[in-house]
Amino acid sequence: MTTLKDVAEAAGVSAMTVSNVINDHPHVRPATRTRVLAAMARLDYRVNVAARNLRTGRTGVIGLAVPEVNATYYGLLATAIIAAAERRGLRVCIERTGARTENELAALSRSRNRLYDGLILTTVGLGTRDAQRLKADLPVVLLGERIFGGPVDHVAMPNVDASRAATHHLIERGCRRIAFLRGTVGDTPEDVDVSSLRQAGYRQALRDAGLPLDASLEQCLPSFTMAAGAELARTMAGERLDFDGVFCVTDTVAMGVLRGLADAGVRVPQDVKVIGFDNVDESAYLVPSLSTVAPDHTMMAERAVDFLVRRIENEGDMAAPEEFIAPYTVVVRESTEGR
Amino acid sequence: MTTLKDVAEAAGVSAMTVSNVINDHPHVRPATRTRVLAAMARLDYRVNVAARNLRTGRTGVIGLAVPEVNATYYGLLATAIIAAAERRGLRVCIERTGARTENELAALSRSRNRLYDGLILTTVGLGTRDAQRLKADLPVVLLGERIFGGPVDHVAMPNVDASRAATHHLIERGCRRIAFLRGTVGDTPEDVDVSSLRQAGYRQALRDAGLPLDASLEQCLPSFTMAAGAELARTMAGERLDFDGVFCVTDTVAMGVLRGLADAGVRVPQDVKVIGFDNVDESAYLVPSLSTVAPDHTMMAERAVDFLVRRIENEGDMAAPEEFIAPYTVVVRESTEGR
DNA sequence: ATGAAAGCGCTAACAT
DNA sequence: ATGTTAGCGCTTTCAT
Repeated sequence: MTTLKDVAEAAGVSAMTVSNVINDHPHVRPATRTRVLAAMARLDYRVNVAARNLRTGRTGVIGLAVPEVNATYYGLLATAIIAAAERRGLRVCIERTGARTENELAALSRSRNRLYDGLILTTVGLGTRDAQRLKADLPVVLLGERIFGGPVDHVAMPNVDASRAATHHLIERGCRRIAFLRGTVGDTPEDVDVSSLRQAGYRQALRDAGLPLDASLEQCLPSFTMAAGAELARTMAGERLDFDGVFCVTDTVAMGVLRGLADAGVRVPQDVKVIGFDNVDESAYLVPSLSTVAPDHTMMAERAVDFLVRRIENEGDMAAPEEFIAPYTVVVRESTEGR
Repeated sequence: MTTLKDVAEAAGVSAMTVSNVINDHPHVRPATRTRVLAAMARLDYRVNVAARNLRTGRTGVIGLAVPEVNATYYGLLATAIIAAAERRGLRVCIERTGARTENELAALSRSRNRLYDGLILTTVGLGTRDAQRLKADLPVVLLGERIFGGPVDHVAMPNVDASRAATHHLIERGCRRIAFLRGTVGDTPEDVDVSSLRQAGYRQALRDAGLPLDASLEQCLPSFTMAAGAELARTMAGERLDFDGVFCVTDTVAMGVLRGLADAGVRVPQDVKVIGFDNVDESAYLVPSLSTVAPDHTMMAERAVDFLVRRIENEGDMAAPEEFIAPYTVVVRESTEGR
């Protein structure tokens, strides 16, 4: 393995000069620089990031901890974050937490091992009561809906507004008995999550339209998976629950619902209209294609990386944590066609 | 930041003893161990991986470089690899290459920066002519179909056999004019890739059944995306190409094809039967659900990690590179129903 | 413009 | 069973 010292010897200079060349310091004579660069190329030299990090405390790598790596939504998000980080000269390492609180905390503390300059944490397990534990000694940006007003910068979706818009869209298209498929909703107001926030938007839209809230239309999923969506849709149809629209907490769930309704012989959009949330790539290609709410993922990623870079670069500066809520659009496709 | 030295002082022992406790060395008196562990907990100590790595050359982290992180197939694979690595006490960092040759090489050389103990590289850009460049000075396992007989351990899919089986399945179900949708196929025999290998299987099956090869039935995709699949399917239907079955190079392409055929008013499976390759999670939930070939991803992941761990642990040992081809099954669903 | 010295936090090798 | 010494590869500081 070639070290900086080897290069220095080969180029007939000191290690310091090589270091200065590598880090683009001024005050290196062009001739010297050329000689050093040649030696580096000849010896196929690569900096040892561990050694550099030991001195500088920087690795040029940020971590991205997500619940799942085979969930299409997180793939979408990760791609946007990688692109945003790349523009700022940073690498991204993705790690999986399995949506478990302990792993989310582990991701935090392991990142402190200084393999990362900062961490973007997508949390689904941690809640408001864990907010203080986010105060790690490395920069952290929170991506998600579980903790608001926490001690770190935070990027979130426009859950309530977008859900109201999605539900409103179904109402506009003539739906009167709209089901909402969601995860469990906590009892206390501090327990925020995608389900409770999107439920609030759903209820607002119904209220705004003068439609009654019907508890039987709010159905609970064991997980945000296609399997759970399909199963629940089949059950709802089998029990002859009267509904003409479905707002699903995520597109993945909606994909399952489309399948489940097909199994039950329910036609979409003629009998029941369906709308999801996320606008994952697949949604446009389903048959019928899936209407959905599209948060601006690119902007979310940009802001998350911006927040992180700012904290990384101004280490001491304890500016108050910021919050960013992304804009959204309603994407109308076949699953809510007709009226 | 708490260092090992701080812990040593707090516990009234030397740094070495703390190190021995951390690394579970024998010859530490239980009482001492307890005292050290208490000090570690009290001071909230974390090892500095960079420093440890600088000494030992190990990080406990392996890299996984994939073309895309929002491709459902790689998500599936990554999940399996993370699970396999976890069982062996290793962390996994996922990086995106964007399917570009230069980035795949960059992933290799960056990993040499010693952030990783080894790298699992899923290559689609590198070819046989680049095989020698894989001989990095860190352990590498190749996952993919582009290079066979290269200088490193290699895990691949049963492309030819599985494709023959998929095509055979369509024939069994009564198809006689079976289209094959694939990427570009190289001119020289060294240019292997998923398209050329799966094409070989497709042709074998037709030959075995005594069906003619028809060049017009082998169609080329600009990329392995839903968009490309949908577009091509619409074109084929629009040009009144006569076909009653489609074998798609991946499930993702097949998803697009299902959509494109629906756009063209072609019914699946009544008018045309469709089969894919990969068995991604979505395939079971499409309408119609997608028949496909399912390589054993779990086994692929296990072997890839096994290969890598073996190389990491026996650094000097230059055993000949091994190759592992995963087994597969044909999963029959609605898209090839009836006859 | 270049170099020498020191040390980041840790552990292998060798004492004791 | 525990401690001492030395050094991994790099950069910060200060000198020349």
